[in-house]
Amino acid sequence: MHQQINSRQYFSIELLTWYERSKRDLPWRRSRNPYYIWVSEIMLQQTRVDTVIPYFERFIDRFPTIEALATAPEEDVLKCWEGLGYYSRARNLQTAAQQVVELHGGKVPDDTSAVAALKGVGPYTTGAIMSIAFNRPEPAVDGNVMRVLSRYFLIEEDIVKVGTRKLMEKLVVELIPDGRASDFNQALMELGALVCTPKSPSCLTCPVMAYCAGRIEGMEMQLPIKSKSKPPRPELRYVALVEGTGEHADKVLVRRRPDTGLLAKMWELPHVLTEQKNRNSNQKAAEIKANNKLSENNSSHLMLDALASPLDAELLTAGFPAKLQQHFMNIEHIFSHILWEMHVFKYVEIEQAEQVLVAVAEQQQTYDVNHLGDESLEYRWITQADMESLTFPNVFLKILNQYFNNHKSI
DNA sequence: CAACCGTGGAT
DNA sequence: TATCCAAGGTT
Repeated sequence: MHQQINSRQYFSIELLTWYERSKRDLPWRRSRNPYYIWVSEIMLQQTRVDTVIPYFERFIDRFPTIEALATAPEEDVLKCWEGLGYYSRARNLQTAAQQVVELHGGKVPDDTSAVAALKGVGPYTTGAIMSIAFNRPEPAVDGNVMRVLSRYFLIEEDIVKVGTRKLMEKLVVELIPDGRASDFNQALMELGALVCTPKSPSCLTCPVMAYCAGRIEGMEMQLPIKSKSKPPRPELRYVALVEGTGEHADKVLVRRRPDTGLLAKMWELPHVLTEQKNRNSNQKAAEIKANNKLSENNSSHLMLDALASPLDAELLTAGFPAKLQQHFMNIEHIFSHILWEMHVFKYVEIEQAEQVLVAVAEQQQTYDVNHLGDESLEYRWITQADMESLTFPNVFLKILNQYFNNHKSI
């Protein structure tokens, strides 16, 4: 009669009740097709729901089945992922689809070890697929879950540490009500996304506020404990927007990035990394000011050359001699760990290449060969229409669209 | 472990 | 403007 209310049972029951009432209508929740669940979970890695939705719809439309994805050209898959970021997810997903076709008859296996063995599927995604698609009582601990649990149970472990995630996984397994793994795991994440948010959580509308230890102790704003990450390192890069002439009229020179590393296999504008030691804000401001001034006055070719000459050398070395015309734009792009400060210069292709070949040798002596570009990269002249079949990272899309839509005729 | 791997929204 | 960080995984 006076049996003590179990804080854990209360949590699970109230959370499930709330979820039934409050869950969002999301495209991947309209079925239990394991393939749909899988695709959505890969896309949702480090990516917001609102961003994913249109990509998910397009992707399923374009690759309706695992078989279709497995047999599609890799470029098509990458193109479908254009703008979403973390592009290795797309290539891993297709590789995993091929795994599923070869090893599991084209169906996502209802087997934790087999799912965990798929490319691009880690501990979280394994649990998400097993629980959401197959209702197996596996933990799916992501950032939302760690935030919710760290607050409700007042866990002060650093959520960046792997051990903390494993601790939470054990806890989740104990919390999952019998036969309710799918809804419970989604409810946990849904609460983190809608109520128990990182900043200013909506505790007053939270279904489990009454026994939330973090809230009771007034610690909800301090939790979860998370060590800070390093700021991205700045890199100054000079970018060439080379306008074709003659048979390359109305075209721009692009190249494809190497098969591995940052933005692997994607297309880009030619560019070079420049040395920038001890660049303080004053130097930076002065340089930008100089560039802006030059863009208004094309007669100062000496200074333009001084600024962009490593880029001239890069183009020469690649076999595309071009004449610097004007400063085009500056743009800043932040990756997870790198900050690209890009100075874009417009060039015009020099048709009489023979006349310039002599200069190549001189240029190569002027600049350290090690700093010149990879000569094995594939270069191509493209029109704006060609962009539909090539995949560009967003930073270069912005520059190219600016050029083709606003400045091409200048 | 810690570094690498994109992008954009929110505050 | 600066910082965080979102349904993480791989090396």
